Amino acid sequence: MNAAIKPERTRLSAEDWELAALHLIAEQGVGALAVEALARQLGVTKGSFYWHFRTREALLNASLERWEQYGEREVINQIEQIADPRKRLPELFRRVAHELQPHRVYAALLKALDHPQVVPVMARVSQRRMEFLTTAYSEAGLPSIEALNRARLTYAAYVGFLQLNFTLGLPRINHEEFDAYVEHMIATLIPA
Amino acid sequence: MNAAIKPERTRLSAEDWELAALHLIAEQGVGALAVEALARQLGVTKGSFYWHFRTREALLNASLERWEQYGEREVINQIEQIADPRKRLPELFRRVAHELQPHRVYAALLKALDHPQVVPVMARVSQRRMEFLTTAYSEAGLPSIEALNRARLTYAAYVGFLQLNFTLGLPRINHEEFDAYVEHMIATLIPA
DNA sequence: GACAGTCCATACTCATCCGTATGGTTTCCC
DNA sequence: GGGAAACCATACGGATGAGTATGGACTGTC
Repeated sequence: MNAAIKPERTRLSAEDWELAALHLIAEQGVGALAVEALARQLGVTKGSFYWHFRTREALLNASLERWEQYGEREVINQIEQIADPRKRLPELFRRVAHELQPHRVYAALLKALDHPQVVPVMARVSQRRMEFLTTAYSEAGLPSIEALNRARLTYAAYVGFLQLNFTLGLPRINHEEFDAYVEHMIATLIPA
Repeated sequence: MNAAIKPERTRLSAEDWELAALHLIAEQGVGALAVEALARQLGVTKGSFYWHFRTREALLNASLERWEQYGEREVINQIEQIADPRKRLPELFRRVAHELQPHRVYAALLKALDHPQVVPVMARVSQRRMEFLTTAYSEAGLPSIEALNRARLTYAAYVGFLQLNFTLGLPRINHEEFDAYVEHMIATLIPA
């Protein structure tokens, strides 16, 4: 009935399954990742799946690993190109704020932290980002302890914002109000 | 304190089930809330459960409602007793920071936001707390727009911290380091 | 154009868990 | 102390979803 997604008769690869899994996770959360449902969505049956993966758990792990490898890095790499350390943080804030789309998987994983498989992945990703933030604050002039604490505060604010606004739809913040909020964050968190 | 495992032969009430459910949620998350498992833990069988509740969903709703009704308020009420508005926020920060135990259910619900039943509850609770924070910042001297944004930032930082430290066990922060972090938050977020 | 390897469909089994049916046991109360 | 209500045990039905077995269909290659 709803096979309108893919009328193509292409055969599938493991990568196709992983990408579809990530897409489904971003849309409906980790809990919705079921092999028969995913197979329907791809226009095939379980027989295909169990050729590519040994188990459902294997698919989830592979998908998370793929996301961890390719899904990020970009922002960090771009920011590191900026010469003046004091301009990096505001730029980082604004860029992250306006490219919330890639953060949907992160948000979905955030609200699926009761699944034990995602915890180590999220721990690694968060740890890396925290370290990046810490050195950024250091280079912006904060003494090391201050830099670490400010990084903690900043990253917590980022995570919390995703939770409160993506999943919880608190009084849906609009565009210019959101921009004002970002500028408020910059003024409050980044040392002049 | 916490309701320990009970070998007592006392009969159960609906309240017993709700409290046990909340306890289990705090320990293992919403996903682990199964009626047979809970019955085993209480030393009875499903027959008992389905006398008190029509369905599993009903138990979850009742437990969440109980938590929403009785589980909070206290902190807010205590803080409102403080006469000087400028002393309320630091006191709130320190108190919340050192009473993280009651926040375990909140943290558990935070990482279970893919279950549709918890979303409205969390939305209501978060909304109330946000409003409390906003007026607190207002009374501390911030203009209204600033107060709202600062409240958003603060509450996001709170939520994010719970996620990063409770569930994700990022480099387990120790006591005096945590105190330093709290003071850093106070210095950064609360206007002098 | 046959053959081997790749990919998929069909048809099962098996475990889990919600919910029901029904009868038994405890407790309260007159 | 006996009946009614509250509480619980046991046994079942039914849905869901993971995983298996096996045969068929496609694709490249010699």
